[in-house]
Amino acid sequence: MDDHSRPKRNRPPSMYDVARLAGVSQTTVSFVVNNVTSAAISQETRDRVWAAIHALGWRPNAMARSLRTRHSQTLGLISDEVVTSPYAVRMILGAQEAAWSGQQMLLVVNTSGQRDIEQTALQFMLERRVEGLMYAAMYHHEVTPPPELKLVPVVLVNCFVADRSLPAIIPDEVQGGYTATAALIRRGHRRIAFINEIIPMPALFGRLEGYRQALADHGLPFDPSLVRSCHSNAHDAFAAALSLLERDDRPTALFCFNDKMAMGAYDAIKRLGLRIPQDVAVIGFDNLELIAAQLYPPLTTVELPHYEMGRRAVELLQNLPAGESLPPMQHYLPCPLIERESI
Amino acid sequence: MDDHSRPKRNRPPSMYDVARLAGVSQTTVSFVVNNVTSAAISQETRDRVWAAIHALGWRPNAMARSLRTRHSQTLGLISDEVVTSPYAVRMILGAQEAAWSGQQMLLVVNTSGQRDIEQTALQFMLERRVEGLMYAAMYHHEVTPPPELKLVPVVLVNCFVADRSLPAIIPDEVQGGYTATAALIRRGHRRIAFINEIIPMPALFGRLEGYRQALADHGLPFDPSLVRSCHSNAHDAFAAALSLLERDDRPTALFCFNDKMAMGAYDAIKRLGLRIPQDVAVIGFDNLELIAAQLYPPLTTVELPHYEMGRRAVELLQNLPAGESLPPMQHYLPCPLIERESI
DNA sequence: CTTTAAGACTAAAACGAATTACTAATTCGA
DNA sequence: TCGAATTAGTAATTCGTTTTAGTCTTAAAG
Repeated sequence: MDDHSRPKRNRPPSMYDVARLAGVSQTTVSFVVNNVTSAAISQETRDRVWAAIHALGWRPNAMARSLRTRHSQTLGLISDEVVTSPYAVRMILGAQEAAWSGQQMLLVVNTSGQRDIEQTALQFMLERRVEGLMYAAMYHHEVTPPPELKLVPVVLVNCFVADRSLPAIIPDEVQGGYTATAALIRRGHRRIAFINEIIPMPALFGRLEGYRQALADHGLPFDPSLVRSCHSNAHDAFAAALSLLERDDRPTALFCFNDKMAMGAYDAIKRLGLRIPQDVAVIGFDNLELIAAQLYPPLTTVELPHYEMGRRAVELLQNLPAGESLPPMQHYLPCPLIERESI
Repeated sequence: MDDHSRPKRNRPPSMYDVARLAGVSQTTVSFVVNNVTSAAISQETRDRVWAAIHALGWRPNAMARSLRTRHSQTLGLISDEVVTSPYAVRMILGAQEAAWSGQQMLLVVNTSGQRDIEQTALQFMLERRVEGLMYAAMYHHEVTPPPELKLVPVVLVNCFVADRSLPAIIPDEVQGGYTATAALIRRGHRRIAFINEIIPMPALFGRLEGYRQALADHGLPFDPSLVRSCHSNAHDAFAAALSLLERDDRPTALFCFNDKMAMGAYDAIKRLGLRIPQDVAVIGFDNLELIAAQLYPPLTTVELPHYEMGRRAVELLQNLPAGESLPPMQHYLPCPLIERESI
């Protein structure tokens, strides 16, 4: 044979190599591999092709395929800190598993909040022709993403833009606050303190509103002196809890803005020789397994639905008619109650 | 003009579109974009080309480029549970940032330990022609990865194969145990208890060996009764700590297998009315910010170098001469001491 | 015996870049 | 003033697929 028939050495086999070995055309190999029904290929030939494929260890070249089909089978996730934060790794997981079941891969870039990284990350993803983009934030807040984001279907996760002009998936903070408070009320508590975050953010306002709504709905008065604000760490929450519990009419339950603060509250309660939940009930927020499950007694808390947000985001992008972009809907996901033993 | 000169609607512009607008050939556009020095293109023409690029909003198609250059600019990371575990999200971060600085993207798939997912994930990555693969485990242990892994340069992260035939990046458990123990000895402690993990794993043996070496090096006797084993959770560690501290000759320092267990130890110490670190010093392992920084007093601990492992893994893959695979070296990374206030 | 219709394939043209091998017009040196 | 060198660029091929539009047999129908 002449020159061109020798196998091109040291590169993965292509359909041509398979075709040559099977004694058919490359087109036929393609038809066999993709099970194209409109093409009539005899069973015999199919078998020969598959045999050749296995013999050579051929596997499709996704780049070539994507180039031709104009489908990259890829979604992108740009996050500020999500990946590092144990708060939200579940979001990545949810997104990845959903992408996975749609035969897509997830491209993840963490920007550490740096604008320039964000920009180049976005360029990278656009160059790779991602079929959809998620722009995610570590904690629920307002963002101003780069405008190029709109070149491709996009959904915000755990964040939103001021004018709500982009679709977003965010936790229902009000419902979360309501759920936590109502759970305590259901256990018979009437004096429920709330140790809230002090830095203004949607979670602060939302959970407070939920707290007030739950009280109102159950005919309980709202007592502003039962609401304390401090930075969301165990140490400051320790002090806040202490001051609340040293009052004569001490509350019988503590609703903490998050699990870290609940950790501080636990310390304060134990320090005062009180028992959880007999003397004081505690409920947290976030459901950080690491803390909530390790505390004694295990902490009842409200979960931020990170996994669900990641999953939903991908699903929205996947069910999109080709070429269109998502309507700017704001999807509020419920924060479920995770019952353990602290209330 | 005839038919083929009209722009192909509703798809991103290609180099041909740019070329047409700038009045040059596609080749010239390519030369300008890639700054090919061997080609002589006048400054005037370069400017025209760039102007056209900006006018059209052209950006390279990574799939086409990769197909031609046979470089996917992509690395893959297959992990069992790493992504979900707050233990090791830093590994992903380290890998991603290193990949990033090498102009590569990271493809991450979490298998949840399921063999079939692992298999398809691997196929996916091979189809995408990743230039290197990382196979990572949630906790340091022996693995048996699928054989196809060897079709591409690969490095194990936080795990190893029985015959050490694959390169691996793993934490130096012995050094970690030594570091923790030596830190306590340096603070004057002589009776140092060790609350160890009970399920056999490299960390258990390594840290114990480090503990013994440190004692020996400082002329201290090894007292088996000061070593307790239990499951690595706060609750069991609480009990273990309590039993150690209720002895007449109670130890003055507790080395805990990990931070979760240190959390239980804290509870035990506080329950007995003892102070940290004045009455009992505590040192942990893992450096889970979430726990270590929130505990009171903040926990001194030894860090598992997850970020560093991720980074190193990518660097090894990047510095590989084309076509070769990594020598099966086992890279032991040191576990640094993170000083806070508990010793 | 000729036409039609399956049946079983194949040739060739995309997809969007990178790259090699030219061409045409100047400029330079002797 | 002639050939060589330089400058400025282009045509054509390639990467590995998918897909459209055929081609060539053979069998059935009329």
